[in-house]
Amino acid sequence: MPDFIFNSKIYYNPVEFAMDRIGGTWKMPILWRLKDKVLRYGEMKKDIPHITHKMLTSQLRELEAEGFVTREVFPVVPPKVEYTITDRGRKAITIIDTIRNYGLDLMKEFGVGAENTDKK
Amino acid sequence: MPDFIFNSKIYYNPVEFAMDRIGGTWKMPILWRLKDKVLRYGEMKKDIPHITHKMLTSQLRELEAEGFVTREVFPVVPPKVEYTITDRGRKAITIIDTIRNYGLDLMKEFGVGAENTDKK
DNA sequence: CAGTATCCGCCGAGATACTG
DNA sequence: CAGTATCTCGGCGGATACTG
Repeated sequence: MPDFIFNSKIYYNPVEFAMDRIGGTWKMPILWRLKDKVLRYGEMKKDIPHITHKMLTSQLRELEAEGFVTREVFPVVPPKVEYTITDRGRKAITIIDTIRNYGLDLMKEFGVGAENTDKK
Repeated sequence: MPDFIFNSKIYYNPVEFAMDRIGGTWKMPILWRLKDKVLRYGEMKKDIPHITHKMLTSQLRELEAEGFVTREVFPVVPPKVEYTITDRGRKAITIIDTIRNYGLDLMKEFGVGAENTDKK
């Protein structure tokens, strides 16, 4: 079986590789927001509940470094920075949508809903 | 999408929920192995490279507890235990397949050696 | 407004030892 | 053969403070 190395990290299968690119707590929520619109940093910050300043910045940096989003800085005062999804990012949206729908199915099966705040 | 709680843990979106069920380093490789055959513990251990005894056991316990696999113990000496995928597990296979193919695409884009991959 | 820089707790995961 | 029980470590992600 095909172990392989990317950026000094060893992977055991393609799923791991994919999840290292678009997984984690915040990358999918971020890409999801950008799927049909350009957003400024502050707009995303307001739009994504619970995300911290540090995580939003670091995750955007990684997504940019790996070509899922582009970052454009406008030299104005106060600063303005816009983030746009790329073609590669758009391909990810397809997968995110699949996983998201699967998650919704599972939630139904497990009897959890958005209104259900009961611990179980 | 509002927050919700399951098993005393808070989730921010359906993707997180799905990934908590079938994510992590080992659950998908395990389910993948069971997709078209019943396997004994030792067979899986041999079949999944790098997995440790502890992780295989604990991940199988979780998958069983959440209905993705069933566990059958045969009261013989030496012990024999068989694991079988359930309908819920089979549904997960669909998603795993999607993510896996996406991972292969990404690997190509990033120029990662993709000669051989997971098994069948 | 957008972005760094620290400090730190938690949890997934590996190594190892022991059991029926 | 299959399964527990500890100990340990690294890294993700949160809290907070400071900057142009």
